[in-house]
Amino acid sequence: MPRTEAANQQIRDAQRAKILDAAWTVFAQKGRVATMADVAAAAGVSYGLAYRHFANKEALFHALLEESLQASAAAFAHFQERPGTPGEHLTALITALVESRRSHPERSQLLAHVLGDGATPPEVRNQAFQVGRAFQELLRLLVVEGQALGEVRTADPDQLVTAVMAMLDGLSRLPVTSPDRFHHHFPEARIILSMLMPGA
Amino acid sequence: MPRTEAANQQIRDAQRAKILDAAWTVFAQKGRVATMADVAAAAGVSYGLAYRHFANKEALFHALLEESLQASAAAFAHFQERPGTPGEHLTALITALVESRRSHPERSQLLAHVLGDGATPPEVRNQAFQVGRAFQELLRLLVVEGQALGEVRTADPDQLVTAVMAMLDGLSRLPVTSPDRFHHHFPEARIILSMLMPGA
Amino acid sequence: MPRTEAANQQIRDAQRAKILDAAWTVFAQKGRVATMADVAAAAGVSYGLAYRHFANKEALFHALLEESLQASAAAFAHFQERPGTPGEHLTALITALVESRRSHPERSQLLAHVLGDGATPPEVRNQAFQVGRAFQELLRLLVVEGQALGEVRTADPDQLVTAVMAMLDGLSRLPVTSPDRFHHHFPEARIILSMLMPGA
Amino acid sequence: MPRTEAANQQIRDAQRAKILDAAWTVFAQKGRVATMADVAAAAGVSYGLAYRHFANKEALFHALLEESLQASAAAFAHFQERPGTPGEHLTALITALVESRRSHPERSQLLAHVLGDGATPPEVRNQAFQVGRAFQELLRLLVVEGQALGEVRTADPDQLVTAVMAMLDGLSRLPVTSPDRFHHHFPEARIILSMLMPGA
DNA sequence: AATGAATGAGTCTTCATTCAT
DNA sequence: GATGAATGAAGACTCATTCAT
Repeated sequence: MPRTEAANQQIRDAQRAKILDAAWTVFAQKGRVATMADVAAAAGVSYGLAYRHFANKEALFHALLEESLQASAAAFAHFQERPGTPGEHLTALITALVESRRSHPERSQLLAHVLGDGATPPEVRNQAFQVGRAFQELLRLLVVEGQALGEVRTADPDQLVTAVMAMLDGLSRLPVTSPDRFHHHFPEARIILSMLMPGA
Repeated sequence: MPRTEAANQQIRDAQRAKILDAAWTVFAQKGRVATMADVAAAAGVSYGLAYRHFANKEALFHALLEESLQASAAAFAHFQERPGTPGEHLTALITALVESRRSHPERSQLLAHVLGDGATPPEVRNQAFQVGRAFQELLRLLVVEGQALGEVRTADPDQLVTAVMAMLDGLSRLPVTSPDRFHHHFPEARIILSMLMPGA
Repeated sequence: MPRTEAANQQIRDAQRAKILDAAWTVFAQKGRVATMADVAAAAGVSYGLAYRHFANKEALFHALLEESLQASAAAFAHFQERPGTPGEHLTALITALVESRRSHPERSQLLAHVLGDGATPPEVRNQAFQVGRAFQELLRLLVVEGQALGEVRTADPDQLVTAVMAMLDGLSRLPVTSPDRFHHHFPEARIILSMLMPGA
Repeated sequence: MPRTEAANQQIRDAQRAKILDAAWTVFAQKGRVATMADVAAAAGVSYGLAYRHFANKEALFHALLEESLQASAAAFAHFQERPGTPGEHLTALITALVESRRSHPERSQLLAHVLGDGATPPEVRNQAFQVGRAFQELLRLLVVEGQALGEVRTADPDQLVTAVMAMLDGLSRLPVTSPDRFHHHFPEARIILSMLMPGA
């Protein structure tokens, strides 16, 4: 008696999720040098199975990235339309981003690996840049507007944006570059914000 | 008639330098996943020659790291003894570090790779941590003293240090994560400093 | 539907055996200069498969050696306890050894390579010496006792042992040094024995 | 003022000899796996020089072999014509060969390596076989004649020859297989002879 | 005549990927 | 749907050999 179609699909999905989960952990830590065997082992499945669900390592990686970017995109679509002053927006935005680096480090870690690994295929890299770019534009806009209102310190807006981007990248890597600091001394958002708004 | 000893030494040194230079470029960009063939090609020498100068890939990498750490250690030995208030020290120190990330990006890029690559052998990683640790302690001391004098903002000193470290890590990666920003919008030190000293 | 565990194990064992067999042939002939490609080709398997079964070339070699030494050790444990005069023991012992060189030439050939190859790692070499040493001591003991009983000719016991050892080594190499003689004119044990016991 | 032609030649010859000497030592010990760098280092010359005197490694090896075979051939040409019974000839012949393995071990060691190394090119191998073959024929002849006269024990002549050959091969390897026995317990020729002539 | 810098082919080893069951 | 046996391309490293000086 064969399984029902639905049951099969359910199993498939469960396995796929298991693999994705494992991939998150493994790739976030080791970056793309992690082997498929690493992933399979972490997922507790055969490594052949990974290929049933993902055409190849790149595809698996891509799926993670997609999830990550989706989350980013979604999460920050909010800010486009919320009411408030630029300064309030900046506060909310950066707080959310810093917070996300603390609570879901894998997501941004993956991004950090993608950007930092010279072996990343250009297309993947570009995909990652895409979302980053959108975010940077928003950020810059808020900064400029904030400066006009006197909410944001006077300084080159692009440099301010660069500083924030660098900081977020650095925070993304904290679990790896400095696990101790990540766990015990993760900085509050307002410290980062103080680069933009002295009074923060 | 064989070359003179001096001539040979000169050739050797020149080639070694050529290889090291190429290695700087290549490893700074790709990290340890860069192949020896990459290095040799970048240096414009044959594959085997690299091995006449460096026992193996690890040794080559280590030579670079050594140079980098040496430079770091030397450079920041100054600050231990210079006169001035904690705030002045912090300003000088961080300005120097930020500046170094702008003018000699490879050096800190390599460090960043070492810390970020999960495949780095623990000993190498520790070697890199060593210098970082010393620096962090100095930084923390200055922060605490600065806070006592009211020069540094009130906030958890460890978090402040973490923020600075993360920022420096992020800046180190800028040439790779965002070449455009690295070249055109590299932030001035005082932006970073403003996390510590609101009035900066 | 995956293969059953048993089926897999069976395949694994079969392949492993195939590789070991090929390795016997190849290493016995060429010594450790034989390449993994040689072994794989002889086994009719792919290059990489050998590595699924043996961590590396050394490990494969070691497995063979282990088998060989095990066999030797086991085989000659008998003689320690069998009843009979020293002369009878010697006859049995040497006959067995000569016979083994005729019927299982690979075993002793491998040993011969290990001893003869200057590139053999000392530990491996020592492992090989170990068994040899035990055997030589037994041999010497039998010779001395045999001389006391007048069964063994009067001559320096150590020289007699050396002669026997050299002979066995030479016989081990016969398949390679002189295939024709190995196949058609392999000497009977009593010829070798006649060095010890004139009347043999 | 250029050196005279004669002086140059003399230097050349001296260097060549130095290289050959070193090659003897090195190849006798390690066999053909010894590197050219090994030889040059042992000779105390640059490794480029070795190529001025010998076209390549094979040629160098060949030169050694040639020397060895020449010596063998010369040495044993005597026995073809010396007066005496077959038994006396055998005694003289084998004594000389055994003695040569004690006093000039390198010579026969090289031979042993050539025969034992599966990587030896067939032509070189054949060259080595050549002399061996001549010797074996003489040996066989003497054995048969000796048996006819009752000087040599009754046994298959070919097996007797094989036994002697194996023994000589084993003795050749003694410096490597068992340095201790080589130095302290090298067997007297009469022990080996006793395989042929019980009364020896 | 002599040197040693330079080259690249050959070998070991890993790992993404395929496929029979 | 799932497994893991099997393959081969890619990268590290060694060493015979060439060649400018």
